[in-house]
Amino acid sequence: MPDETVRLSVAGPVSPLSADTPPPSAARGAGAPLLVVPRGSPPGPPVISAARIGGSMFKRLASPVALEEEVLRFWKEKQVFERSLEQSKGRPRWVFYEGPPTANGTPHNGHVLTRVMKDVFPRFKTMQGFHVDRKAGWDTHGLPVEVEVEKALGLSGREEIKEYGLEPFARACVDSVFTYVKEWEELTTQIGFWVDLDEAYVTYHKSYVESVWWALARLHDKGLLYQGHKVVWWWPQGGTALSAGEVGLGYKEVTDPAITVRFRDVEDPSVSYLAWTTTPWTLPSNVALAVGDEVEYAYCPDPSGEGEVVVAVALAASFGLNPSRTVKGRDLVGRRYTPIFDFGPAEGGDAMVIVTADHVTTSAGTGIVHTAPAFGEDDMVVAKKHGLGILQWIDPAGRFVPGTGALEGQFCKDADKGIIADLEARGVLFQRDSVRHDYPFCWRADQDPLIQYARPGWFIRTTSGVDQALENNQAVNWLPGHIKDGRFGDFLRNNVDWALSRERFWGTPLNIWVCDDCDHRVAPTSLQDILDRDPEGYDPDIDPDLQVHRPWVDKLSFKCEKCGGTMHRVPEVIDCWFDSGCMPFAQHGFPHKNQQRFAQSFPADYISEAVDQTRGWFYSLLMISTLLFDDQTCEEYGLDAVGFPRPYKNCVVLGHVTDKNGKKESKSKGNYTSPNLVLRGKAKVGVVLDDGLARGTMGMLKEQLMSLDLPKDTLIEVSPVGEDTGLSLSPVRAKVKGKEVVHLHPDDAAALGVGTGEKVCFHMHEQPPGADAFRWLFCASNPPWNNTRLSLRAIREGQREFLIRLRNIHQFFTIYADIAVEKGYMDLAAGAPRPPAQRAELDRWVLHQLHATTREVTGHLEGYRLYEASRALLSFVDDLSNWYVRRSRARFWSEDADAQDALWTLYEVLLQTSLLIAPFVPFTAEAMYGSLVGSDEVSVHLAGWPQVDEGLLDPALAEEMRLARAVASLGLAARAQSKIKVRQPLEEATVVLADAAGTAAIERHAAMIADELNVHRIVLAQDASTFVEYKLKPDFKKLGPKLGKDVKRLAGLLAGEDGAKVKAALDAGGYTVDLGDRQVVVTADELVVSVTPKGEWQSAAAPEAVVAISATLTEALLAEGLVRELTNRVQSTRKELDLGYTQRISLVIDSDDLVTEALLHYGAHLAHETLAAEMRVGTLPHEPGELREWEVEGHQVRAWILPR
RNA sequence: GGGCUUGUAGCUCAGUUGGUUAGAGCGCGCGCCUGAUAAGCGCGAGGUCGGCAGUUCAAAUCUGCCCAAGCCCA
Repeated sequence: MPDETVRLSVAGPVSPLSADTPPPSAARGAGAPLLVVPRGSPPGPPVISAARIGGSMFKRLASPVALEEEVLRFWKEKQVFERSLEQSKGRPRWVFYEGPPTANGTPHNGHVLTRVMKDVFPRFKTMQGFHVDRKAGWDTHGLPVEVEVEKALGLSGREEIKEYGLEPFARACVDSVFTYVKEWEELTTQIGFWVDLDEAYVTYHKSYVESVWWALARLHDKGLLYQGHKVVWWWPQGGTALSAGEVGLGYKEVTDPAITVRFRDVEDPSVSYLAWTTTPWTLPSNVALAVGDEVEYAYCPDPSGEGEVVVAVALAASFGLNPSRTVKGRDLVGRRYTPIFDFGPAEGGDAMVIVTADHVTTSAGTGIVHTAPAFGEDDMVVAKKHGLGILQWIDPAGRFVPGTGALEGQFCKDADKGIIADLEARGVLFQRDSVRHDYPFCWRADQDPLIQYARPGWFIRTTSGVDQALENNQAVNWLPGHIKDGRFGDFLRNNVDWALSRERFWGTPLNIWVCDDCDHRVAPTSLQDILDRDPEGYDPDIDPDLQVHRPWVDKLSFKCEKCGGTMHRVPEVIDCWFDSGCMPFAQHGFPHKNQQRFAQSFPADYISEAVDQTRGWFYSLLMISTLLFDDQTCEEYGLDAVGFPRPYKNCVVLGHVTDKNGKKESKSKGNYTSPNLVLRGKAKVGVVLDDGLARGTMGMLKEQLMSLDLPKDTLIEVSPVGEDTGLSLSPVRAKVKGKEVVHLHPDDAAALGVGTGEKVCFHMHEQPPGADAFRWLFCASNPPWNNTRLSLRAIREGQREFLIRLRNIHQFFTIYADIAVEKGYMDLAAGAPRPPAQRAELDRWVLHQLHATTREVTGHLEGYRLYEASRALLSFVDDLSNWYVRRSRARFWSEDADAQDALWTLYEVLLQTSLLIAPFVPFTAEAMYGSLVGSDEVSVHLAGWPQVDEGLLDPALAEEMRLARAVASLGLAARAQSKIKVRQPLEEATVVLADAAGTAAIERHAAMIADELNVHRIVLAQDASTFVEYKLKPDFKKLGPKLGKDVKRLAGLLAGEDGAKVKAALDAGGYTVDLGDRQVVVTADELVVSVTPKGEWQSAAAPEAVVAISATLTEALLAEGLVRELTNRVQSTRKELDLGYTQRISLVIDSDDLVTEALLHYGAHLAHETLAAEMRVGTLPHEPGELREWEVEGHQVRAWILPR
């Protein structure tokens, strides 16, 4: 690294590690960090550089966008992220895994949430002194990629892809996976997510694929891979399976036949079991009938006149049947029936038998379910469970295969009619009906129905690892906790074997090679492993990343080690969830390389994704690591046994981001707030010409307009993409169709040089909230596992109450600190003149709050409770602004020791606050920290996490202050009642406390309360009964268990008693109550005393106190109030004239006798407040100066002001 | 249809192992303050704690049933 001047001295210990973390030995070793910054913060002298930024000592904070751009530039130029990693080398690791997103779609607000969650905790842990690697990753395989490419190339279905050529297709997939990578990287940067994009792992890269191959080979060698059948939604015409998402796109309402047929019992042919189906073409492939174990079935006389039929009792009536006797479903199990079609025996197991199944219901049909495992997922589950065979008389093209008699060659759906006629002719048909229901069709060819169809495929025997997976799950710290035994635990308990293979092209090839001759199988773990077998067809010129994909890998073949035959790879690729589940080791290429890096980063301390990953990434990670990294494997690979949990210890499960009404965001509905709008106030939208619009307007959906949250009559600047200027248009409602589209008048569009289908950029005139405000919404608006309602309005609200308030406090500080530094009574290099113990109570109070908050925030972050941590910060900023700064304002004006204390206290508090907020709002924190430390060479993110200074905690003081604030609040309520404005001083406020224990506290803070209430005196009532009545209630928590239901009687008795009398008795030792059957003595601590005001006082009451205000206005008070009014006028004038904060003035006031008299008494106050170095009452001078004329409380006042 | 989760003020959330005026912030209304000023502050109104039943001296809190919403799965 280049040598740079170290301009800072060091304060405090360099290592910030908390007590429970062993301090790293190498913290100060070779390669000491270039940016040496203070660890922790006050107490201890802050670190000041000789140079200051800009004209003033303390740099002001820029507007959000400017500030964030500045900070981003700073991070980049000074390589702050890289240095944070460099600086922490050798320290204990805290491991984070990035769940790979796919970059072939644009990032949306949900991704902002996950990126924020993935950033806050790594930053926190880094500040705590851990080394936190943050390797990015991209998910690049799978059907969505293929679908995008098919769309782009205008292809449809497997055959067209093959015709197009697998090689160019695969290359097109590679090109497609990073379509939006620029948008992703921009968003990642702008939101402040620190992640190493340069070192990102990519799931299609050779090294990654080979790790996945290794994992599969291990599973294969353990005997956990097997071939079986999986039922998929199949598109016969296209010859391909469709994903759930695609199936969901193609549902249509159609009418299908619904028939009920007879299955005759083998032993007693007079008995028929009735089954119902809407897919008659599956009947030839029937292998079983399923009944419910506990369901009651009825034998009923067959209306045809012969024998009996069996249906569920609950459904007999719907067929007009009268039960003659009933049995339980389990009594029918094992009965055999005659097949209604007999084209051949079932393969691989039993058939034509009654079994039980969980999915049987009596809500429709007959309660006896026709089971054809080849054509139904539930059916397949039942078949596997009961060892049934399979009949599949339909080929992949959807036609009946040879050997099916008259049906041969017919398309399955077309065969229904003939089948029904045949069944009717043979007396098998019991009832014929039709049903109107939703049925899926291919979304690309909407005349083509989909069918459920069993395809041969490869499975992982996860069911054999379920017990370990469950145990593993128990060791994971899930947030929220219910995921463990709820959603995730349930999913594990209902585990079925993982259907691993996909009959597709762009995915990790399944690395199982089969001998053509002897069926010998091997699973090579790398390309080299294959090459070592001396394969044919290897082309060394192919890019290695492509070489490990179809079709190149399929060109390879090698000799069987057993029989000398030729071995080929099986044709399938694997489920891309398996890819991402391998990321803990595959991201490092383990075990082929980086064994050490893997060992150091397994398992992860922390991962976080949205709840939809429960069955996705969370599952694939946990299951793969459960199966793979048992003690034996660890030993074999020289790893320490990791045990459970693996591969993650803490998992924060996030909710979804919705619009402001809790509805899913949808670009076509318009209720979508683009991240760019929040971050930069810009958004790209498509254009549709609309001559129905007025010129100068822009048509948008109502939802779009609302999501912009514009003030009335706001214009939006619209420009061609990439330019900053264009037209100012007025947004109006229009019927807009399409995603992120607006309507423009053709003339306006022409002026912008765009046509339909092209894009424009619009710019908000208002300042956009920016990244920190965006982040803060996700931190502070609700716990992250609840859905977050996103809107510009919500973001701005959060920004106001936290970021803007904080910025104002900082701004306030800089005003006075600059003056103090300039005048030389604040010397940052010298440190605070007095330690906190010698400062005012208010200072000690705010320092207590600071350190109590530090403790709270630290604890919550360590427990991954982001929301609670954020609320603690919010509440502290409120205390700081609303009480400390407000109550201290006057102090900052002076130059005495107390003023210095105030400045120093605020400085120390702000400095530590900038550290505390750094993980949450890294930009604001950085700017504030830089401003306070006074250097553009330091980063808050390289500083240590603040320690709690136990010596500054003072819970007793905090409690006193709480009471004082409560009393002040009551006083203000009383004043409000009196309708006398606060600027008018009053004589006194009388305080009555319910509990005398607070007396000392109020006495100590009387001056502050008096000032807050603008009264001359606080009086603690001696004879309280003049003002209040005491009320007594049982302390239910204490007396409830003691008295049982008599507490209610006691409460009643106490309510009727004279409170003062009871109180006297209590003070004397105990109060005796007569409960009728017994007498009970209750003591003071078993009763709760409250006070209520008596009479017509201007007072306000809470249970713990009553405050009364004396509303009598004497002449003296009125005179004082008059001068306060004048002060107010003069100050406004100063501001109008834009006078400097320390600018002295000369002031002459001319008015009537009363005002003159008031000024004689209270003029000094006016002069002091307004910095009037010279003040006179009388005729105004004729010299040039500012002349003002006011009416003040009915008095005419003329004033002359001259800055000096 | 099944599973999980959530229902407390207009909104977002607190609510201690069950304890008697159910809290906070925002928003709203009224007012204040004015050298933090495209800021700041106070007061106030606003609640059948989703519904019903039960346990208990006492239920927002525990139990059961029901209703609604969200997510996942079918």
